[in-house]
Amino acid sequence: MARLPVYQRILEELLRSGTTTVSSELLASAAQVNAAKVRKDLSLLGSFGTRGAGYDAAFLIEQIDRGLGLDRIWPVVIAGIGHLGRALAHSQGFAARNFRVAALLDSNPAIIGEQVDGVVVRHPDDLSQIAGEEPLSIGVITTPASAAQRVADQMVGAGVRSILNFAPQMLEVPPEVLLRYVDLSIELQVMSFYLSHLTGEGGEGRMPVIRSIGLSPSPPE
Amino acid sequence: MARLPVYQRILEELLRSGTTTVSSELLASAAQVNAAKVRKDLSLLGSFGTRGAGYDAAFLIEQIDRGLGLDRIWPVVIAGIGHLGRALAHSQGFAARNFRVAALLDSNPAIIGEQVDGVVVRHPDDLSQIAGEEPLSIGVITTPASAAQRVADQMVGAGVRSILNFAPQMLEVPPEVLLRYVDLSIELQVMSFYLSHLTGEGGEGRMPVIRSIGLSPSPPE
DNA sequence: CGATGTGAAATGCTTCACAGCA
DNA sequence: TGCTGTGAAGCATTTCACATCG
Repeated sequence: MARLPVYQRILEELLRSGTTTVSSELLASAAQVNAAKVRKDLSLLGSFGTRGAGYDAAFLIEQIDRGLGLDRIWPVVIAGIGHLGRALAHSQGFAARNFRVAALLDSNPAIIGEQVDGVVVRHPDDLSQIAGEEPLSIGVITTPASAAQRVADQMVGAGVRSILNFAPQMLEVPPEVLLRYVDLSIELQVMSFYLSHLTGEGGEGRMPVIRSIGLSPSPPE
Repeated sequence: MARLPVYQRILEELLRSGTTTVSSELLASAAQVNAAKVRKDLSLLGSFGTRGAGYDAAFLIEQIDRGLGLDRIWPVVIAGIGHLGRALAHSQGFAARNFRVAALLDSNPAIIGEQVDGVVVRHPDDLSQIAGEEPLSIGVITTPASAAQRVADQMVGAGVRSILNFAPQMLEVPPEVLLRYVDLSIELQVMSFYLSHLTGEGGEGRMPVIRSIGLSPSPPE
């Protein structure tokens, strides 16, 4: 299931290059996985392929979006309007996947009132008021670690049901709130592991394959 | 193995709060995994625990660092000094894990020459010259998609052995170069999946657990 | 005693191989 | 004939359960 976004990125690139139909073989080689895996993955969502021909790329993207719950708009609130917060607010990937930046928060008076991508930055203390104006589904925390727990509490109080935390800080939230962590240095750490073992002692043992790169080991429920 | 960075973050937080010794049980509940899994994971690196007592947190961090290849300094070059590039350059997580920002690149004349965190921004065309001044192990691409392939080529030409790509663009690199993709919206997509299934039709089937959040399905070799 | 380290069982995921359909 | 969709086999990871040691 975590591979679905990978397929999507490939499908979109294929669409841009004019390809309209794609085989599991082609998708697999682009994603560097087994073709049977692609078919199994896609078959979990339904039967969208045409035997003998392959899959219709545009239709498949739609179906994957539906499977991922991306066939509706998710209002996102971002707390911490530093470089990372701005990068996320601008991100094409957000807009393209139906994530709408509904609110921006920062406690720095110098930033409050500033417009980023057409959205005015407000103070976290206004959160409950903002939530009254429009529903907020997902909270993204890009504040310093010291501010993370407080803003998480405020988000929960405002009815946010899931939080994505980029701050290097473990958070406490009620069990019904979905919480995931992202650490931008994790991929580098994985690279470090590979690099040191590739160039290092050389072929003394089996090299484990690292698939996941998340900080979020916990399934909800 | 992808869980090791998670343990580390928890261990560091425990250290800061004054804890010096930790049991697999405690680590497991913090990481929300099984205690046996923690012990298995750690035993792959060696036998660092004391039976009856647990693990020494500081010593364990050291050993995990060693296992991940983080016991040496990795020089990193970042291409694309927008918000994301700056966020990464400033990132505490980089410095804390021995990643040193050795060079910053951008093709925008308005940015070239600017100092970010004590490092001067230079033009990507200078890469081979920069590589002559100091070795570059890891390249990070945070440029727009249209510039990504070109700068990747230049990095490879300059001897960079692994590339982390944040640009929404599939890249071609020689097989000996380690390439991984990061998409900042992937975690949001996972959340979207959970949210729509939690609030949606309600308990008609088993909910798959999504562990990995990477765009990098390919092991090297 | 309490917690680690580890064979062995259980579970889940991946791959194979082929039936079935356009 | 070509490629999907899927049972069944194969492989890897996770969990259990307990011997072992400080």
